[in-house]
Amino acid sequence: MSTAKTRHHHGDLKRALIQAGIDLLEEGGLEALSLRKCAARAGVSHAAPAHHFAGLPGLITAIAEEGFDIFSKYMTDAIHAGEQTDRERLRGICRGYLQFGLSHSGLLKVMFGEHGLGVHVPRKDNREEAEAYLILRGVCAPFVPEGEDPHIVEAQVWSLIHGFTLLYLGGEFGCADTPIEDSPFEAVMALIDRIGTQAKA
Amino acid sequence: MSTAKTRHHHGDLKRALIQAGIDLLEEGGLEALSLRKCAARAGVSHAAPAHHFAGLPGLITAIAEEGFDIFSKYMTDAIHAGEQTDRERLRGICRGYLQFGLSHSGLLKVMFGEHGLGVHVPRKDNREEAEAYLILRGVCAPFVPEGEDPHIVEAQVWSLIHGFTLLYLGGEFGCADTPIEDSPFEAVMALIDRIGTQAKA
DNA sequence: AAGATTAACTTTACAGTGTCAAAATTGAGT
DNA sequence: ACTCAATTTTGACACTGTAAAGTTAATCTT
Repeated sequence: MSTAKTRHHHGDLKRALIQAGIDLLEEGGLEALSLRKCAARAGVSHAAPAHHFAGLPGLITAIAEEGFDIFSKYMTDAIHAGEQTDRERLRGICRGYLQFGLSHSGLLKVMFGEHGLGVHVPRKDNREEAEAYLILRGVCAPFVPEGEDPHIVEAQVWSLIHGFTLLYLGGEFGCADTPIEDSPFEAVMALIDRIGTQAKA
Repeated sequence: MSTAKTRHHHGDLKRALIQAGIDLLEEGGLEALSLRKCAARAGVSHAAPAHHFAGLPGLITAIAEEGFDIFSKYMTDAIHAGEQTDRERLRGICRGYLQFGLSHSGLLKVMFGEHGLGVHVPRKDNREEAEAYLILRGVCAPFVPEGEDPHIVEAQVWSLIHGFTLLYLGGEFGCADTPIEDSPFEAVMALIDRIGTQAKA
């Protein structure tokens, strides 16, 4: 069952197709991703992918799952660097979020975007995405007021960094060229810093 | 120049094509939008749109511009309802942002998303988008500390509501069915309320 | 070991798509 | 009436996803 290793013709076509898809995505963006090109890159006929994925939506879903794995890695890397306070970890996860977006914008779009194909990207009932969310949850936990719903802080942090990342990637802040230091990223981090504190009367 | 009114064959084909595109978008999402279908709806041959738009990307750009007009209307409506405090206006604009997303998710994706076509959606040098941004700026202005860059508050508010709207629309909060009141929207508004206040020592 | 069975892949075909070049039509100006 | 330019159509091409049927190769059964 599952992904066989050395099967009939191609060693592991499913894996090869996903990788080809990721490559195409990172090289030419979403417009460059097609089933037939993936098949060609894997050295296989154009209809072969149909036996491994439910069409193009299926391949994109598989790519998105892979994307969430890489995404998790970016976030864990950002919070595992030496000793950090809870608040440094919170900032770290945000920086990891943005860094992932900068390095893998195509994947991010496939993971969260609609990509015009009416595909339902995996939600939190998906293993990879759930894992990424648990990382966020762990970092947010110290800032959840006792007895309150953790979803509140999580939604605040997630919305803020997700929105910033997408707007920044889209060039909406008019600073796609300027370094992050000069971007509104610090402004967003300043607001993050206020999560879990109390407002002055 | 510009959009002629009663020209040769079709009264105002450009206008008709944009409207057909919006209709297709709201009916069947991004996947349903195609140049040929727009042409058919406008009762015109499949190659006619090429003379009015720079291909599909051009049509999408035009639709996005139209979207920003509607978007602006949602926000102004939300802040023109009776007498409001500055803070109520700030909450109002956020609610308008979300309401627009709920009512016109297809347009929102076209306006900000990548839609897999490598299209550059209009940025702030575009009239319609600039107008929408100025509304945001006006509402944020009272919360900008004296002598500070207004972009800071704007980026905070925009990132927060933009991220929340997209995540909510994507079902990422696992509450696409539950009403807004039970969603994390109030959590995000609570963070919005803290903008422009000082953190307690 | 030999035949049957199933999985992996290919071939062929079809309906859509965007896009281009050339031809035909139409409206307005003179 | 003629000209002319803007507008639209026609026809073609390459590309896409997808479905059905055929082919090959590995595994299973006896």
